[in-house]
Amino acid sequence: MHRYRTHTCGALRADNIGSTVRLSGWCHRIRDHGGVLFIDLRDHYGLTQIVADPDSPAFKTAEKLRAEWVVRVDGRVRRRPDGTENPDLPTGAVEVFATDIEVLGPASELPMPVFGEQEYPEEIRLKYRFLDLRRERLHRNIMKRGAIIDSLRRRMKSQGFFEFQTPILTASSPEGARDFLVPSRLHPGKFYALPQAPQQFKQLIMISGFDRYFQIAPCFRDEDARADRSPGEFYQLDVEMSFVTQDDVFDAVEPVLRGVFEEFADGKPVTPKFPRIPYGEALRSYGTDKPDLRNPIRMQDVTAHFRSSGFKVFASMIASDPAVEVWAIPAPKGGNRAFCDRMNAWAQGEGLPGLGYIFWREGEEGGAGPLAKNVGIERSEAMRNQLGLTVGDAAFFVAGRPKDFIRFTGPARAKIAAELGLIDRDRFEFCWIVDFPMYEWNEEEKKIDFSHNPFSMPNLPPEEFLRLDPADKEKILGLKAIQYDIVCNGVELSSGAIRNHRPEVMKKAFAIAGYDESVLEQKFGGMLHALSLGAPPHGGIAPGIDRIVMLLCGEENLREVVLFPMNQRAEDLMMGAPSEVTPKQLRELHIRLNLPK
RNA sequence: GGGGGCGUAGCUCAGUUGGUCAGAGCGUCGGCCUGUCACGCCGAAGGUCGCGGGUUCGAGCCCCGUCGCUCCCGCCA
Repeated sequence: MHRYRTHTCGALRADNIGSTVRLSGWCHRIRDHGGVLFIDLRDHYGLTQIVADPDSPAFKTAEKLRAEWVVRVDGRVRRRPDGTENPDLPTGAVEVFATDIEVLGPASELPMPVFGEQEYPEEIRLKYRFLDLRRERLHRNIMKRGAIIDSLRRRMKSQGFFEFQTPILTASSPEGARDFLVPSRLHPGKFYALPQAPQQFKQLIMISGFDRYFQIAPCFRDEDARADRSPGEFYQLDVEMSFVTQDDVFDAVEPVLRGVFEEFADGKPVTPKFPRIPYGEALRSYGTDKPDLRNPIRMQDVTAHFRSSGFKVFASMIASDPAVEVWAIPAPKGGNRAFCDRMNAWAQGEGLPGLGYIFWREGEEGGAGPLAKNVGIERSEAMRNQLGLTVGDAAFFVAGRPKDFIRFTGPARAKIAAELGLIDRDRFEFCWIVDFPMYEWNEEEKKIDFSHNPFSMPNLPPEEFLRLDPADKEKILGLKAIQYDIVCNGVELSSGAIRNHRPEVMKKAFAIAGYDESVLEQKFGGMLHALSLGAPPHGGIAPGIDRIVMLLCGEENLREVVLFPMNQRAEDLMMGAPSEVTPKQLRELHIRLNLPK
């Protein structure tokens, strides 16, 4: 007989009745009835009920056991008495009558229980992560994460992608997030940086002629955490392809994501064909570049209805500034004053002067509310028709320059839909966001900046781009990049682009953003050189693994799908990282500390 | 760096207008219990109400400061 077990705790069935078995595991739950005692023995595979009574030589040991002790149990499998089977357990038809119990690993009093669903403070959960990981939910999430990554790999490989490893110790890169630095012992005063993403490496892999790259890539960024952004490190399904257009990237990646979501979504519907929404349209319809398409509300421009209307506040704003627009947020089923007033109060809490509204009730043509009276029946009806609303519905209105109120309309749309219960949570709604602007105006520094990735190809023929006048601000700010995002349920899952593989276009692109050619040479010299020695057109994308797993596990926080996460202040409470190091270590690295007071 | 929320027993929380308000459930420990699976019953231990200061005859409660956790903004090409 094996030293520790003949079966796992999830294995025994009615077929095993009568056989002598050996199990090892944790004492999940102990129910001591005095004369008879039950132990739910748990391992990775499941639970098996162990029974002991005074006839058993193991009884005395069994009485001493406590929660989470690790034990080896020998016994005979027997059918549970009629009426005591547990249909909730795969092993629920049988139990093991213990003849011998050996304590393999006793446990002192637990800082948090494994059994039960009791919520525990994050700090304790992180410090005793191994206990938390024994709990069913986290254990299941982590296993699901592994299965998802397996599935991603399988799907990528079946499309001819090949997995490459890229360096972890590399060079600090300008632009982007703050780097994690690693001091060099051999080169006093110099530092490696951990890669924020293998961006340049994957492009170099294409330039090296490998054609289809992917990697489950660790990425490191020293930025502050969010619920959906781990501090420090996270993983991407990093992808790059040669000789491709945007459509080719979409055709390669969309089936992978759709497939993995369909596989792990537990039957929840997944968008069959991801719609493509231009960045500008996303802002106008949803108030954000990562719209939650489970929310059916789409905003509309209703400026024309308010121009020269009886609602003087909006009419005079429109008259005084051609940039002023009025947007409507339709609120189906929101047609009552209590709801409208509540939303108005919420808006004021958000720092807006207020949220004008019209709502439509039975037998009240032209709608109700102060705004309706002022614009009049005809305009009110025209708006109701444009918005496709009916009796029982409402619409909210914001006026001003879109760039000033846009950061408010996204949350307003989300709030209204949430309050009205318009969001079907049990589905995965994907879309591509395309046509991102190449540049944006930096108001503080009065200059043109890259809007996103400086390596993206501008969506303009090279000859035309090279002829651009850097002073032609309007044209430059109107330029699109061949850059795209994937958004699912309002979560930005990935970002990608067709890369700028033409050195002269790259130089021009950086020049427009105010970077001297010498700066470009200094910062991206290696890359520029590689592009000038025969670079294929190429592009790619990098879906965030942690966020995919989070969505598929139905979790709201990345820490629920990462094995050993850091807390929000980027500390590992279990390992005690970051930690101080010895003076000797510092000396070898030529580092002297200069700590804040 | 900034803002919001939270902080009462090991855990989850209640605590009214500032006046028996030091409480419940779970857990732990002890006792009883031969069919439970959130076992049950009886009992016990366990709290500087995050910390410091202030107002008051009196503070868990009000005020100021501070620390911790969390969510958000900044940041995240």
